[in-house]
Amino acid sequence: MSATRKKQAKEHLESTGAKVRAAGLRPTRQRIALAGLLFREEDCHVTAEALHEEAAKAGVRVSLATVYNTLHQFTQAGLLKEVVVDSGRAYFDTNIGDHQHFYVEENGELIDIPGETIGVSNVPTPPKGMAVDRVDVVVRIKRA
Amino acid sequence: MSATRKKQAKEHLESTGAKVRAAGLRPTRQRIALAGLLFREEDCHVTAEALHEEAAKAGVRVSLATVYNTLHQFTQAGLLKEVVVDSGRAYFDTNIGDHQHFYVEENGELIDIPGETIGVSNVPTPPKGMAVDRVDVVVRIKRA
DNA sequence: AATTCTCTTTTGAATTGTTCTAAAGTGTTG
DNA sequence: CAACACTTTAGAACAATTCAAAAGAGAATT
Repeated sequence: MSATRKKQAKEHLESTGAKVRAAGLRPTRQRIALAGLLFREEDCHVTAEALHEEAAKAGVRVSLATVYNTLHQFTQAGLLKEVVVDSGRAYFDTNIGDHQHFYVEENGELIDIPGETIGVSNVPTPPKGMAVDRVDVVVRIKRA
Repeated sequence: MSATRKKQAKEHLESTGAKVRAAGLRPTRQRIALAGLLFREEDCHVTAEALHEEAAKAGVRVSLATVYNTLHQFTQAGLLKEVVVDSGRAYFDTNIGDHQHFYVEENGELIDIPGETIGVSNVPTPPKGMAVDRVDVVVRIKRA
């Protein structure tokens, strides 16, 4: 690794710590490491298991329970968004802006679709006493 | 129960048997009973557990495994559609036409939105070699 | 109606994904 | 560095779903 890259990596972890702190969470070793993995690139989609493995590969020892805790805390803090595409496992997305997804059923891969792309019109008024929380669009794709 | 209602109920079960048979499935006691519960009214949304309980209440003895089997067989046969709104349990919908849903996160209730209502425009082209399978829109609602 | 064949159902165990619990560990503050 | 509150951990517990092997039941044939 070059000196520049090493510096970048260090800065990344520092900003990561700040992010965790800004979310009102104690910047523990585990949270910083996980945030480091999650936010090192844009539009990262993970499941708890996947992040747990990724951490293991990166040499970070974190328990699966902590991964679950952290994903939920980050989601509550607005650092992540949960994406529901599979009735079986939960996905989390580092892109917290308004956007939608392609979902490859075959291998469980998620691909972002920028928020301005898809247009959703005429969403009906919810039943009395209810309000729209959010509108999710999932474009399920398969091998042609 | 009036004579007319009794007759209607009988006709319903008969058409139900035909439906099962038409799907290429043997019209067994269990499948006919479950189909009877599912298709007695339009736009029915169920989870496996819920249907299992409903069957029990209706005095039909069916194992949970059979409920799962049947729901999947019906779905494969095109009699049902799976709706993914919760990463934790699977919902099935008797409305197999093109339509969307309100989902009340609070209590897990599903409400149909007719297919012509919501408009989805500019769905981007899937990655090379992939084709759109279907586009799902879920309007998550909560107490105002 | 009895026989045979194949498909179904059942029960209970097994799996998978996730949450809980109690004990040990670690940031933070004075 | 002592004290406290918050975190992490390992493993048990849980919930939804699937699996496997044996028993049961339609369908076709006699």
